[in-house]
Amino acid sequence: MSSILKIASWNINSVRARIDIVEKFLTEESPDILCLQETKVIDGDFPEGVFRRLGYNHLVLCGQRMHHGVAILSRIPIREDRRHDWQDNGEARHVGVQLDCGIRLENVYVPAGGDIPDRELNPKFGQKLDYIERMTRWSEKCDQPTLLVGDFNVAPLECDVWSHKQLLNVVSHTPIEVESLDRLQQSNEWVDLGRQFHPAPGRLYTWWSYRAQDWAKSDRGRRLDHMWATPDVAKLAIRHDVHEPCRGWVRPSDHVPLVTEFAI
Amino acid sequence: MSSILKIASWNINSVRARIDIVEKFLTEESPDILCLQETKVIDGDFPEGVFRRLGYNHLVLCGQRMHHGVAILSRIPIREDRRHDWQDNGEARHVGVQLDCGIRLENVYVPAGGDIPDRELNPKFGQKLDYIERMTRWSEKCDQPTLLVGDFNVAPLECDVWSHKQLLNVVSHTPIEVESLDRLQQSNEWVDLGRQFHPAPGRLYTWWSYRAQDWAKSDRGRRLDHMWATPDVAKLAIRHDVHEPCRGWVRPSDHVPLVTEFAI
DNA sequence: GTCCTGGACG
DNA sequence: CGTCCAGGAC
Repeated sequence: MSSILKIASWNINSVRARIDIVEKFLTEESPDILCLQETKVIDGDFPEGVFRRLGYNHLVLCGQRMHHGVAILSRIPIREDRRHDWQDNGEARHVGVQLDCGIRLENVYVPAGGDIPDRELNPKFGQKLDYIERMTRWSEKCDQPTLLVGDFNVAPLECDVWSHKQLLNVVSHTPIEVESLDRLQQSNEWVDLGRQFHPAPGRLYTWWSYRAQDWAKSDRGRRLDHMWATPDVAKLAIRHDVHEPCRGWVRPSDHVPLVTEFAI
Repeated sequence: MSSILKIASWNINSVRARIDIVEKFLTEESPDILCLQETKVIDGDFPEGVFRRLGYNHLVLCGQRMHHGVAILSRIPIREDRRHDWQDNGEARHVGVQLDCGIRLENVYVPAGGDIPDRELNPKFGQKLDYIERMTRWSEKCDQPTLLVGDFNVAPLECDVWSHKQLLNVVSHTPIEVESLDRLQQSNEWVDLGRQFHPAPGRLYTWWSYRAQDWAKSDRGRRLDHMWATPDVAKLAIRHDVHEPCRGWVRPSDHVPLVTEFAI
């Protein structure tokens, strides 16, 4: 006999500003585990009550003031594994936990990388590339069944953006970033669950800028958020969805949630 | 045959932040004219549409960036009379209009006066006193039926504050401010409508600090807002109320509206 | 407490 | 467009 494990990931762009739609999402979708990125809150101010009331009694918080911040909220037991600081600058961008079923869950928020895709002109771009390279060194040594989720801030495929041509020199879709992310993916045979369930060249976006007049009409989206699984874990996946309607909710995040179900 | 003229005054602490409760108040109370203080918006950004939709098609705006700002919104014709700048520093603190019934309506926002009740240590305190003295020079020459409303930032009577003793040295209730306001009142036989309809020593407050845990429970209020009428106009007043429940509305102003009805 | 602004970041 | 903060005012 097997059971279903449902895991969601969402760059929430401030968990406090978004608390109502997080509650709506959890109520409607009821994942066993929710991974958040960009919580933008120190652990002491995290709105724990809302999550506990909905049954998410296992909280692993990794926040900081102002920017970044990740968290894993779970209805099932999770054991904190570790927090990687791949930039070694104290930024709260990763937390990993161990599930009782033997799967490791890694939640990451890759740096956005600034506006200019040039290491010299824009140090943040170099830091982003360095971050992915250091993740790759870590990934090479991963030897357990693992699900790696989060905001990778890279849209690797042509069909991951609204216009491959117009975004070739825009941070998140430049060849140098895509190559870096490809090396990360190959370093541990990571299976891209998004494209396993919604194959290229199909349109698949997880982010739409706030700056668009009408995000749905112009549909200038990018697939910046991902769920990657080691092959053993990928085999268990039975469903994977991008919850696009969340982008149209009141006071939305610019990212939408990803959800995968596993038969374990 | 006579008709009723209903005039309201409210320090709104940002008309944009408070637009929902202003609409609620106008819908419930339906005054003919609403005088606002602390609109905190330049005229170009004033939310005119909401007022026009509710029938307030006569707008006299006197706003500035950031602070202060007054406005008169009316369902009946108003002719702008003048804007006094009693500090001569460009701050938007007064606007006066003429009504067809012969009454002049003067809407004023007296400076708060800073924290320390000392002309030397705190220049703002001196500016507040100077402001009231200059109003007094103006008031002495007023020779028309007039209603003077607004946030005077002074609670003159002992029963206008939650503790006369504890506020004797607190700006808004110091003897020097009260004496200055008394001189203003005596300069044109102004009738204090608040106390005409709700006589001392009865409790009457129009403002409760945001800083209180529970404004209603501690009830540390002050009567900072007033409606004063020349005797001819005061005789027409048939009702005057302080709308205390507005302080408990969602995202409230720290002041509540005053409403007077006149039989004209 | 709650507002405004202006800057950083996305 | 929208988050967070700091600083000033009340």
